[in-house]
Amino acid sequence: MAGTDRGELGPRKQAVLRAVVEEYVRTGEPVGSETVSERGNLGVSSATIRNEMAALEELGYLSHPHTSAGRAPTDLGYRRYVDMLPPGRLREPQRKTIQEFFHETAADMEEVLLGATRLLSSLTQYASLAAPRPPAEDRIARAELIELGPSLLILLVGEHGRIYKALADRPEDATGAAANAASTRIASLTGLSLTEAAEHARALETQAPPDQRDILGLVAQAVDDVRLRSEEEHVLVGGVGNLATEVVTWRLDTVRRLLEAIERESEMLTLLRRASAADDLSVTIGGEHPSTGEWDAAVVAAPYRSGETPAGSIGIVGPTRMDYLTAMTTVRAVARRLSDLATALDPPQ
Amino acid sequence: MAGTDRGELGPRKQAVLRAVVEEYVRTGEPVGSETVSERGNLGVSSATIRNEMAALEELGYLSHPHTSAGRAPTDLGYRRYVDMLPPGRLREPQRKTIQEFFHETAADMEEVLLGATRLLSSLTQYASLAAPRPPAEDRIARAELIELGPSLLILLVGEHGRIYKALADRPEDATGAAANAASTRIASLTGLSLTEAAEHARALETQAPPDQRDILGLVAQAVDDVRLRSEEEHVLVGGVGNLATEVVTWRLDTVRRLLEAIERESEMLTLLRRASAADDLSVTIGGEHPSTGEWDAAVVAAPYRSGETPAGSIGIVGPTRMDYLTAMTTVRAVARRLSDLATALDPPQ
DNA sequence: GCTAGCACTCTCGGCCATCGAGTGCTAGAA
DNA sequence: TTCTAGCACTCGATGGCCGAGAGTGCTAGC
Repeated sequence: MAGTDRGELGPRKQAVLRAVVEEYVRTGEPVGSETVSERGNLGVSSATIRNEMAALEELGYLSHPHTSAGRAPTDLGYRRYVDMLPPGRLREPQRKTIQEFFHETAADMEEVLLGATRLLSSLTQYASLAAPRPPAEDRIARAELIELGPSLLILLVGEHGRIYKALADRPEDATGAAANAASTRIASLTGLSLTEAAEHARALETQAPPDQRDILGLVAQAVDDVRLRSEEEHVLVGGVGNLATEVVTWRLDTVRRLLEAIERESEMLTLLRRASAADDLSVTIGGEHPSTGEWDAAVVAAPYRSGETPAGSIGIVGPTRMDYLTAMTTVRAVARRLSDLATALDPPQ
Repeated sequence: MAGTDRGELGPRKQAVLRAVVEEYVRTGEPVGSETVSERGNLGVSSATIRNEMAALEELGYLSHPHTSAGRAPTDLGYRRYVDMLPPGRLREPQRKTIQEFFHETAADMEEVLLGATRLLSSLTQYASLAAPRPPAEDRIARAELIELGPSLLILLVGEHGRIYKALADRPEDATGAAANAASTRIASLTGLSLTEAAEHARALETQAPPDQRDILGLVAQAVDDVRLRSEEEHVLVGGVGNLATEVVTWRLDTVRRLLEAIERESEMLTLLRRASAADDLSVTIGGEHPSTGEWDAAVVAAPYRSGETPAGSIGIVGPTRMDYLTAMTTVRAVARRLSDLATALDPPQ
């Protein structure tokens, strides 16, 4: 008699939990047994539902603001709900919007990614985030040293067209000739990953003739800076306005903390990267992670791949009271299209 | 007996207006005549203040939520207040923070600018915006065509190290040789402004031998895209979290619209560019501009210059109920330091 | 021209009664 | 057993009422 669920929940309890979550998400008001028995299409009376709801509360899936109120899902309840959710189908208009977006899209992945966050946020009405490929894995396709007036520009081009740059003051003794020679030397960074390049640049510095040592030291420093900096930065964001809507029942203070975290980027990166570990979708709900707990937020993220190798991730942030089905379906669809694109764009091996 | 003001306000009316604004900004509560006579250091009784306040209301500088409440400044009142404000002095700790920031700062202006927005927002507790030099005025220091797998990267480097790039699919017939030749040709874009470069690239296309025409067409297209795109984009933002604080009495909906406008960037750019027209500071308060009116917001912005030529602008957005004195002083100080830096960084003419 | 005094207005907070949604429990039906 | 009908009970929300207090505008007098 174990039923078809995973875990220990009977099928009717599942149905009740599902009804409560969906109704609560729709209205934002605690849900009563009457409502569930009416809308839930279970053939039982409200009294029976009451018993089930009491049991679900006991199990930690529902909570009670006060005696005479209905029930709302807990974070654990949402989790349970999400885990038992069958994969949804995208609605036609949304499918179309996504298709159109990817149809007219350009060749620059980073640009596409930014557009994709806006697409996602307008489709879901939540804020959207994306993390491009981790720069540490990027290979250098071109390395140059450019003289700009009193400065030197160290310019690295990743194999997918991403640019890494650093400006530095030109050392006193960096004559045109030395700069030229150094420029030739750093061409040897081509083909290396950023991490390898940082090492190699240090090696170049120590092996260089004295008149180029200063300048190559600068380069080494710059490559290292670039590597560190771009490791932390670069979360693309869209639709943050959606964090401040009536639908969201957040306190002003919560919105503030969330906006600040988005600006800091690193926390968001952590949450997005969880998706890369996951096969498909990763859903983080409220207290399941310190960050989301602090914001009463949920993050739905998915990785996208180039061929088989993970290339980045994209997702949304919204309140724990979120339309998970739509969110998951939409994020999944967009991530899938991004994978297609990334695969097509990648140099054939 | 005209007094020392500009316009028609008597000196005591000025003092009353000033006291009301400052008290209202401090507390957020409508200010009563009693309070003004106590804190305003005018040697007159509250009854006299009442008369003055009634007159100021008549003139449109103050407003009355209801009979038994005190008074709050109108947008016009703030404007008046700002116009009669003597230039303030920066407090020592803030002066120091600014100095430290500019002391340890790097050579990359764009990076500095982003840092400066964070600095400004943490000093003022409002959100901060900056617009770098308009790309139309940037001159190309280097133009390159780089082959990346199946794509072509068109890369332009501005004279101050700013990067403009566009990725395109490589045309079928773009052989390595043709690409190389084209690459040599586009080197002739060096020294031109983006606008001129767009024209010149078109000219190159028509004059090119047939085997390079496709590829140069792409380049022309790319340069044009880059010019248009970077014209609109690129407002740097810091401290948006400050838009959602208790201090700000905005409705959620207002915060939303403001965040959306920040994401769109163009409106913000318009507001920031007003500063470039102004000599020193530009203050836009509420209804004075459609955008700020819609958000109940005020924008305080200042241009910064390289030598004598305007290079960009920086400023803050906050509620109309803003500490204008501190805001103006701080923005002015940061803009001045930016000017120094931009001037020092610029290639000597 | 300023001020003291005063009547008047209007919001805000507290209090209370009422209402109603929703519960938990029990007894009886299937 | 398992479900349901019925019912007493709880507790927040709503709305009316009242008094307190802040602030005004006006007037008469210095």
